[in-house]
Amino acid sequence: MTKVPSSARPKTVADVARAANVSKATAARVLGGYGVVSDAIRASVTAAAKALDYRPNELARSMTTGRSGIIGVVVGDIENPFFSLAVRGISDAAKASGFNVILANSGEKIEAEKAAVRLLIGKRVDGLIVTPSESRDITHLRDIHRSGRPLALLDRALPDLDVDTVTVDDREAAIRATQVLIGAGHRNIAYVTAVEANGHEYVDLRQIYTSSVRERIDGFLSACRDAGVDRPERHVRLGATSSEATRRLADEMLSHPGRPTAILASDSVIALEILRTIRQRGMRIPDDVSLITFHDADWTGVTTPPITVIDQPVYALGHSVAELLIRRLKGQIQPPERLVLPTAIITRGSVGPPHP
Amino acid sequence: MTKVPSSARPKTVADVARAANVSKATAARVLGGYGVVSDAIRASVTAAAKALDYRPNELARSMTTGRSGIIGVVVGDIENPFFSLAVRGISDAAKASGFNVILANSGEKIEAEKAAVRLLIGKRVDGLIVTPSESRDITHLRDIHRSGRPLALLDRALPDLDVDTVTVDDREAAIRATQVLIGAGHRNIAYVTAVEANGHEYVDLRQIYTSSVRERIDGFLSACRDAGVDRPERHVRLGATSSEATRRLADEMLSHPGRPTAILASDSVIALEILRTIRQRGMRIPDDVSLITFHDADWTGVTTPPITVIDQPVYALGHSVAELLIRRLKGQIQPPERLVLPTAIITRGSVGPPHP
DNA sequence: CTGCGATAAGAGACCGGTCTCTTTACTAAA
DNA sequence: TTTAGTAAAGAGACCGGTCTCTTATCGCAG
Repeated sequence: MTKVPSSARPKTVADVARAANVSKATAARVLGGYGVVSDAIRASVTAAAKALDYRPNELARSMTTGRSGIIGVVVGDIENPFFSLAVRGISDAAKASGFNVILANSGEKIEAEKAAVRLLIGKRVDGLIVTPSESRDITHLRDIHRSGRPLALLDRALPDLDVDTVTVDDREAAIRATQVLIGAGHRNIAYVTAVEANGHEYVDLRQIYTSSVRERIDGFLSACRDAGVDRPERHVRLGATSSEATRRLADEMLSHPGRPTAILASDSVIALEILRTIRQRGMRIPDDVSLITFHDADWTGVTTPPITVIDQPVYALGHSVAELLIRRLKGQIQPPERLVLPTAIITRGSVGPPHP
Repeated sequence: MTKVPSSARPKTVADVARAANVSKATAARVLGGYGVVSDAIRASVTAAAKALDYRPNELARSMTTGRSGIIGVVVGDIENPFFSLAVRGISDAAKASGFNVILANSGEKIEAEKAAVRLLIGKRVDGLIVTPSESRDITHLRDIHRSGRPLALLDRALPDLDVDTVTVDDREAAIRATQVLIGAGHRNIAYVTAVEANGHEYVDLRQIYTSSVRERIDGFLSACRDAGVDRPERHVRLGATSSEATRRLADEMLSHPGRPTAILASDSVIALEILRTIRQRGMRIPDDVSLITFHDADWTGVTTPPITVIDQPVYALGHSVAELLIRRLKGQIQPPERLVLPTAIITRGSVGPPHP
C-alpha cells in the first residue's frame, strides 16, 4: 500500500495558483518574494505551496532573470590539497554572499579547460574563476570576458588579460627559498615542477606557459646566478605531472653522479614523492640532501625531519579572488585589480649543509 | 577603437535562424543535433552560427528537456582528502558518461546538508550523491527519492532508505585493526572520531547517527570485548571535529594517568592531529603509544615511523557510486544495490607492544 | 497522369518561472 | 458627488530552447 515512489510531476506556480484560487502572477509574487501582495493572499498561497510541496525551479527562474547565482570554478586538480583549500576559500566567500559553486577540473590540460569553460558558460554561471593552465592559448578566456561575464584568475596571472587576479609573490618566494639553500652552502640545487614541456628538458623561460611556475623558475635562476652558480638552468626539471613521473624523475636525478645537494619542489604533491624516493634510496634529509617545498601542506610538519616550506596563503587566495569576483557580480564597476599576497618561509629541519 | 567589451546580448537560435534565412525550428534542429536536415541547410546554419559566435543556452535546453546533465554531490568536507579523492572518482565516472558535477559541502551539519539538497534539487540536477551526515533526520533525502530523482549514498548507509549505496566494510575493518592492536598486547585502546554528540561523552551506539562511524565503533567494541577488555566504551572519544578540538581532546587523553597505550583514529585528518600532539608531548610512536588510522592518506607512508592504516578504496568508492547512479539515470531500472567494498590493513611501523 | 509515401522545412505551443501592463476596488481630497 | 490616487490582483508576453504537428516538395509505382 505504499505510495508510488514518483511520477508525480513537480508542482509549479500555476499549480499553486490554482490551489489557492489566485492568478499565476499573484502566486509567483508570493513564491518569488517580489511585488506587493496582501497578507491574506500571501498566507493562503504559502499554505497551498506547503500543501503541494512546491519547490521553485531555479532553472526557469535563472532563465528569465538571467542570473543563476552560480560561480563556475575551473581548477587544475582538485586532489591537490593546494586547490582543495583554495576551493574551500572560494566556497566560503561564495556562500557568504549567497552564491553557489560549480567545480570543474581541467587536469591542467588546455583542451579540458576549454571544454569546462564552454560548459560553464552554457550553464549561464554568473561569473568564473579559473586557474589558467596555459598562457599561450587564452581565446576561451577572452571569450568569457568578451561575453560580459566577469572572470577572475586564481594563482596564475596572464599579462595579456586584464581581469581581477589574485596570486602570490612567486618570484620573491622562490628567491628567498633559494637563498636559504644557498646560505646553507648549496650550489647544486634542483628545481622540480609539474609543468610539462616537449622534451622534459628546460631550455628557456619562454617555454613555460604557466605564469606562477615561470615566476618561480625566474626567481630561482636569478638567486642562483646572484650566488655565482654556473648555468643553474641545467637543474630545472620539468614534467613531474604524476606520482610515477615524479618518482622516475627524482630517481634519475638522485642516482646521477653530479646529483643535486638540495631540491626545491614546486608543490607539496611533488615534494612528497621526492621525499619517498629519497627514503627509498636510503638517503637522509638533510644529511644527504636538503629539501624545501612550496605549500605548507599539513603533513610537512610531521615528517622526520619536518620540511621547510614556503607558506602560501592558500585559503585567502581563494577567498579573496571570490570576493573580487562577487564585488563585480554585484555591479560594482572598477578597474581590474591584481592582488599579490605575501608568502613566508617556515623554517623546519629539512635544510642543512651540503654533503657531497 | 577597441570593441565595446560586452553588452552584445548572447546570440540565440532565432538569431542564427534569421541569419541563415531558415525557420527557428530548422536552426534548432541543426544546433541541437536532432531531427532531419538537408546537408545544404545544415552547412549554412552551421556557418551562420559560427559567424555569430552562437553558444547554446544550456539552461533553456535543460528546461524543456527536463535533463540538466548534472549530478549533484553533497559531501561532508571537501578539504578532507578522503572526500577529495572520492569526488575525483565521482567526477571521472561522470565525465566518462557525459555528466557534470556540482559540488556542495555540508560541513557535516544537517542544516547545511538540507540547504544544499534543496538548492541542487532547485537546479534540477539529474541525480544526487550524498554522504548523509545524520541518520536521524532524513526527510530531505526521502523527498529527493520521492520526487523521482535518483539518489545514491556514499560511504554511509541508511538502513531506512533503500537506495543505491556504496560503503566499505567498516565494522570488519575496525575489528581487524583493533585485533592488530590487541595482538600486540594492548588492552587500553582509544577510538577517536569526529562525530559530535552532546557532552562529547560516548554513552551508547544509538547516540551515533553516522552509520560508518557507528559500524566502526561497534566493531571496535566487539573486538575489545572478545579480548576481555573491560568496558571498552570508556575509551571511545567523540568530538574531534576541528584541528583545535582534536588537539585538545588528544592532549587531555594523553596527559591522563590511565592514558591509552594505543589509538585508533577514525580518519587521517584526526590521525595527523593526534600525531602532532604525540610529538609535541615528547612521546614516541610506537614506543610510548601505538597508532592506526582509517584512510591511507598520502603522508602516512613518510612519517617516522610510517603509520599503519586501514586502506579504504576511496577512489573506487566514488567511482562506483557514480556509476550506480548513472546507470539509473540512463533509465535502467533495477532494485537498489548496496555495494560494500573491502578494505585492507597496510602494516607499517606505528604499532608496537604497550609500554606503560 | 494521378496518388502515395518519404523527406525536409515551417509554425507555433510549451517548459516554469518573471515582469510589464492593465484592470479592479477602495480611500481621500476637491 | 466626482475624481484623483493608490494598493492589490489579473492577463499575458517573454526568456531560449525543444518538440509536435502541419505543410510543401519530390520520386516513383500503378
